[in-house]
Amino acid sequence: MRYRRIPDETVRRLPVYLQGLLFTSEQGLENISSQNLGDLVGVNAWQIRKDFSYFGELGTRGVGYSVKKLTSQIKKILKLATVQKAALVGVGNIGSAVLAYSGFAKYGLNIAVAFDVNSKKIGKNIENVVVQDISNLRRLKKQKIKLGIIAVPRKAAQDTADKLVKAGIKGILNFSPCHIVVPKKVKVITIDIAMDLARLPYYVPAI
Amino acid sequence: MRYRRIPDETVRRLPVYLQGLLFTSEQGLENISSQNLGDLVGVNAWQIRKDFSYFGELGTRGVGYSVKKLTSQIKKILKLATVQKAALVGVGNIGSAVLAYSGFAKYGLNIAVAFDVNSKKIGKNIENVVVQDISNLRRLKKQKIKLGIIAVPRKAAQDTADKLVKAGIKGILNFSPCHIVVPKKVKVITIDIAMDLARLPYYVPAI
DNA sequence: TTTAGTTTGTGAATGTGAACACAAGCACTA
DNA sequence: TAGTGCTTGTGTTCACATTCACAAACTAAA
Repeated sequence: MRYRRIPDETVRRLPVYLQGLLFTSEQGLENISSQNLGDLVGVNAWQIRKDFSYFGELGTRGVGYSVKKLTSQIKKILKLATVQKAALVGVGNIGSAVLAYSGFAKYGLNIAVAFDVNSKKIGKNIENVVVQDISNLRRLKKQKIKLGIIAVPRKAAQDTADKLVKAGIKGILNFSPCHIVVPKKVKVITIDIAMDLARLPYYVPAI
Repeated sequence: MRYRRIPDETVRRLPVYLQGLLFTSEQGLENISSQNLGDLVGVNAWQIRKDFSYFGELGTRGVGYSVKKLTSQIKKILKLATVQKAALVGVGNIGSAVLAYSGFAKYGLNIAVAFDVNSKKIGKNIENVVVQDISNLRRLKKQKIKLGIIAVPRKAAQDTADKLVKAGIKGILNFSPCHIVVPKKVKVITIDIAMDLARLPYYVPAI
């Protein structure tokens, strides 16, 4: 039953599987069963098999999945087979942490440029990226960068988003604690760490 | 049709509404319609009304919702009516950013203590929080702190989680890029920024 | 009081994803 | 080649969430 539309929830889980597969590969294993991968990443085995079934028969019954084959397949679907460059806007608390974070490389993600409005920060070299003035943002089109990361204060978020869209950015990771409006064609994923922490007490028993 | 179980997805949206309401309150508005709140936070009006219907009739037909009343009701449900203290473990890139982040206060969240293993960081005062040695973690029980934030490298994440659980923590916000195993009673929310960025290219057209 | 204009609250319909159960298929052994 | 043990792939069922449509209820003005 190949070639079905991949559900959104499955797409959300693909990077999780990828992470588990990369870890498995580090361990030197060549094959992995849905059960073992499931235990590793915290997903049920049948959910994993169902997810994989949306894009073809990748496993071998009685054996499991080839780690190498599965890894490359997932990378291909997520368009992570080649390096994806991203532009960061806002080199404050969160922006600096994102820039210094080493976890992007394993997915082939690379923060290639960074911008800020603060003249004190412009010119600084952080993790081999020189912080540029935000007015240089329009150059992104020439560099064919399609991903943007917003890490500016709430008040500047919408304006930053508008500028990124104008510069040809097609996908935005937004750390600002607000909803930003963009054309339909542009995909936005918002991470609001305060909101995530805020829904934790709900699940915690009072006593 | 009061007193129904609140769906998980609704709980996930409650902090979003709360954020919108706090913003509305800043603007000095006393009432807001589901339509206006929806436009503000990026959710459909009927979705908002449905969500609110799970916990009573809060609005006034023809008028809208009292910002004040609704705010306090959502805070009550999310258990944010009183200040919630959290403990941070790991004062590296991300940990420092979390500690310096000012966005928690509006939800009544307060990072009260911070821990690290690095002796160079212990004793440092960041944002009025003194970094302690991780061996002091067991004291959390006496301080009645129930929320923990993990911002340590992947290899140390599970061990940190175990320690937090032992110290009586009931809810964990995990920034480490891995699945952590905890007793059923403990709620874990994992934020993996690399994973979130990694699923962005999928939605971006190739050309 | 009546009418016009809003806005809520919710039953019902629709859509989507999770969970299950098991047939199909492969490796390995004898 | 036949048998055993293991693991995948998927049709089906079930549970949950979204969407719709509209009656009910309120305000304000005449």
